[in-house]
Amino acid sequence: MDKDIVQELIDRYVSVSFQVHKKAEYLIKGQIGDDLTNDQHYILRYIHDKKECTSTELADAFEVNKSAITAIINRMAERGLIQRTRDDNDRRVVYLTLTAEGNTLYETCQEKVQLLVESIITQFDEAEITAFITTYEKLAQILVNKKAEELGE
Amino acid sequence: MDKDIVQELIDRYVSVSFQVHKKAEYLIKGQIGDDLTNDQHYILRYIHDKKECTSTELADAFEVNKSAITAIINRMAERGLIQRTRDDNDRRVVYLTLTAEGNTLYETCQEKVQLLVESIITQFDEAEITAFITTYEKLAQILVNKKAEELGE
DNA sequence: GGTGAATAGTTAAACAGTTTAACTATATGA
DNA sequence: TCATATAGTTAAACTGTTTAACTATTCACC
Repeated sequence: MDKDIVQELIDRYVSVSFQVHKKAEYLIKGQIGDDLTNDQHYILRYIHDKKECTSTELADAFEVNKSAITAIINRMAERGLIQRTRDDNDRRVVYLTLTAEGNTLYETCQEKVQLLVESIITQFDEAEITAFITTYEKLAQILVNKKAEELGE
Repeated sequence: MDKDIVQELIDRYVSVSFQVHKKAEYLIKGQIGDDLTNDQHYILRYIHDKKECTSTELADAFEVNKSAITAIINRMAERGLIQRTRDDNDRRVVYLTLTAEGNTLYETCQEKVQLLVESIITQFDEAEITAFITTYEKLAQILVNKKAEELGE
C-alpha cells in the first residue's frame, strides 16, 4: 500500500473509532444509565451468555487485573445481581452466576440496547453492514494475535 | 431485512465492538501507558489537532460533563503539558493549548500509536480496509444524528 | 507423604475519571 | 439595570483501575 494512503487510513480510523465509541457509550448509557453502568452491563452480559464464569476469565475478557473484577463483582453481589459459589473440587475457584434478579435486570437492559443497535444497523444495506462486521471480526482476530505475539516476545 | 439476520448482526456487532475496543485500549496502553492514560492521550490529540480549544468543546467531543474535563486538565496542567489562557474579549472563556512539553510528549506517544495501528491496518487489502472505514464513518454520522434526534424530542 | 512453586481470588491504598449540585464570574438582552 | 444564560470551577461521592501484599488451595516432584 502507498505510504500516504496508509497514513490517511490510520488518521481516519483513529478518529472514527474514537468518535463511534464515545457516542455509542453515551447512547447506551442513555438507555440503561439509571440501572447499571456500561461496564456492569457488559459483565452481566458476559455471565449471562456463559451461564457461569470465573473472575480470572472476566479479567481476561475485559483486559484488566483480577482485583478490578473483584471490585465490580462486590458491588453487583451487594445489589443481589450476582452470586458467588465455590467449586467443591478446586476450592480456590469461585463461580459467578446471575441471580434471578440479575437475570431480570439484564433482560430489561439488553432489550433496550438491542432496540438501539437495531435502529442503527437497519439504516445500512444488508450487504454493507455484513461486510463491515465481517471485517470488524477479522480485526478482532488480528488484535488477539497481536497480543499473543507481544506476550510471546 | 429478515428479522433473524438482523438479530444475528446485532449480536455479532455488540460482541465484536466490545472485544475490539478492549483489546485496542490494552494495546495502546502497552505503548503509552508509562507516560499517559489513554484518555489523556486523546485529550492531547484533540488539542494538538485543533491547536486551541475550550473545556466546553472537549466535554462535547468526549460526551462527558465539563467538570470531568476540568479534573483531567488540572492534572495535565500540573504536569506542565497543557496551558490555560483567558480570552480577553469574553473573560468567561479559557483557551487550552499544549505547552512545548505537551507537544513533545504527544508526538512521542502518537508515533507509537501510529506504528501500532499501521501494523494492523496493513494486514488488510486496501479495498477491504477502505470500505470498512467508510462504513465506520457512516456509522459515526448516524450516531451523531441519533443523538441530535434524542435531544430534539 | 512433604515441601516449594503455581494458581484463584481478595484486600487495601492510591489514583483517574465520572456525575451532581452548588458556586463564581462574566456576558446578554429586554 | 436586572434577570437570565453561559463558561468554567469546586467539592463530595462514586466507579473503575493498578500495584503489592495477602490467604487459601492445588500440583509437581523428590
